Amino acid sequence: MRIDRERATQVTVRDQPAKEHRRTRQRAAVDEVLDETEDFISAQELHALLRTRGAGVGLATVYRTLQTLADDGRVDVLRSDAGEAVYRRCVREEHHHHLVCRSCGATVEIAGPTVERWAKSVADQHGYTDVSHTLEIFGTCPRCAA
Amino acid sequence: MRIDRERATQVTVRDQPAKEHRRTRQRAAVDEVLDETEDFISAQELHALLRTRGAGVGLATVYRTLQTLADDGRVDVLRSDAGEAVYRRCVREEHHHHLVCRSCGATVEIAGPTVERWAKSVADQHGYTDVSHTLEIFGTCPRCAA
DNA sequence: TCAAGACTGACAACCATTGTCAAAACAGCC
DNA sequence: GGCTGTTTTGACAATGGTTGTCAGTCTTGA
Ligand SMILES: [Zn+2]
Ligand SMILES: [Zn+2]
Ligand SMILES: [Zn+2]
Ligand SMILES: [Zn+2]
Repeated sequence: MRIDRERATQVTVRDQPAKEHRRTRQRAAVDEVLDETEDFISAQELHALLRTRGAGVGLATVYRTLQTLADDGRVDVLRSDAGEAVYRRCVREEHHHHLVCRSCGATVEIAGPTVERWAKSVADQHGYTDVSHTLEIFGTCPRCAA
Repeated sequence: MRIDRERATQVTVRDQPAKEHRRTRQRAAVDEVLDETEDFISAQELHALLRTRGAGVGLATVYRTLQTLADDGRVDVLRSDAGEAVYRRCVREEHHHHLVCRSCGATVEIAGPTVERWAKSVADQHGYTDVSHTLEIFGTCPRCAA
């Protein structure tokens, strides 16, 4: 089994800061949607959205763009219940995790030294090196619980 | 977006203990493989393995069986890099997480009140209820690092 | 302006997973 | 053992997200 290092929310190791990419209309369009969107969105949803706006972008291009953004650490990725990859432009640049509402998708970015330390120490105890981790918390947000 | 509550490693709420299922040759075969297998294995891999052993089981049946086991909390599930679901029979019955070697797949089950408390408190702080979480740690195990 | 190379998009291909449904297997009962 | 209602199975089709293809287009830097 091979674990996905790129797509999972994890400790981002930014060795090569960010390879330059060309600025194109399509990438700008995807970027814009991501900026406006609070919740995680799938490639398919983003593609459909762009379509309705007139600024159509090829589906393959949407996928490629999101992949590039994820590789560069500019968006976070996690998987919906259907195994579909969903993307989100995040406020924090640094490593963080998410507290997501199961019902409406409302997301809070969370971070803290507690878990980071814990994860590190657990890995150390077992002699594991080059460590990363994935962590997401799900629940019902106050609004949906009301 | 809808988050998967069933397939992700999380706080298992075992309300209805375990609905009875019929014992069949196919389920026994799947069970046996899971018992022998240390690492996470995908439905496809398991199916192929059963095939080579002669004790063939339909692919759909393998999927259904693994799904049932996962629903009953008898196997843990996470996703490989390809987004493929991978399964593992775990030693601990209670809630736990995994420390997985990215290279060879060697897995250590981990658990601790620290993260559980932290996750709970974070959720509480933001008013989220009915909380669950997913957490996996990846790294290079001592053997592979050597 | 111009060439080199990156980017795009329509479409096909891929592949894990799920749906279908008649045939077979199971469990409990006589 | 047989009977019977129910569950389970499996071959196959269908679904659906994602990636591959590749000729044509666009960016960029000189
Ligand atoms: Zn984020
Ligand atoms: Zn972290
Ligand atoms: Zn486990
Ligand atoms: Zn936990």
